[in-house]
Amino acid sequence: MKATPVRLKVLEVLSTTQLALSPAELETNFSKVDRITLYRTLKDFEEAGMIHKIIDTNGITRFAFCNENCPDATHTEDHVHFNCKSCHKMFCLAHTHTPVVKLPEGFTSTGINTVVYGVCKNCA
Amino acid sequence: MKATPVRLKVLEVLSTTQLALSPAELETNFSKVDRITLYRTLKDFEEAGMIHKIIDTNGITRFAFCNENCPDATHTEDHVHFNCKSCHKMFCLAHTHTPVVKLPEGFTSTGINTVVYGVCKNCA
DNA sequence: TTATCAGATGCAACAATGTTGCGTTTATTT
DNA sequence: AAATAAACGCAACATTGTTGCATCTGATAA
Repeated sequence: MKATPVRLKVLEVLSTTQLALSPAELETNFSKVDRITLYRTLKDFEEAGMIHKIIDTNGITRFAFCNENCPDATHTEDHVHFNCKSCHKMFCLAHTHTPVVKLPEGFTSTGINTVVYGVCKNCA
Repeated sequence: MKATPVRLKVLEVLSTTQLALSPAELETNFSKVDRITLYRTLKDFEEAGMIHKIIDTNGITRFAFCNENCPDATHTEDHVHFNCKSCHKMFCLAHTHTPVVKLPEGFTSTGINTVVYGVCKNCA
């Protein structure tokens, strides 16, 4: 994977925020970048296990940098995020205890995705 | 709210399945219904507290009938759903114990949305 | 340092999802 | 049966995301 300006910029922005950002939000950060390139960059990073995708309560796709809290390269397990109802920001929370959910017979679980929503510190 | 054919049909379909269905899936059930009308019907039902909206792991918006497991009229609390990775169906699970998540200082929670994913009985 | 070439970029075009305005139709109410 | 407020359906649009293809560029090797 080549170290191109676009990729470096996206990595820099995502790695220095605790927020999960949408493609549209990222686009406003660097107006010269083509929308399609940005989508492809995010897809490449996701497949490389550098960032992960989450969908917020409003159905908006967001990407967040993977840190020590990311349990594995496939990013399919036990993510916990906080979605502020006021500013709509999505915060990545530390990996917490997996809540136990009783499943109907015959169903098998491979992961749990939890979104806590409420009001963040800035909006309180 | 008037009892129109479209509304009755949507209610009938949603109330007789345990699945959360997308607008596209509903549309195929009754091909004569206008797409816009369907969106408006779903919005009206949601605002009336008869159905609730969930977004599945793939970002697809789905609607499910509210039964005794729905904790309140605003449908903002403690929903638990199961999303099958194979057939992509979204099942509404019974209301379970709210998992406790530790939040950073200054953050307040008003609800938790949990999606368990894995393989459903039919796909096992 | 320069030539090479796979990989990255950007444009056009498209598909899917969701919304708004507006004129027409339909269900209820009198 | 007439009136009216709500529901419907069409056109048109906005947003999000994808694909094909031609061009450009960063890493590598000469």
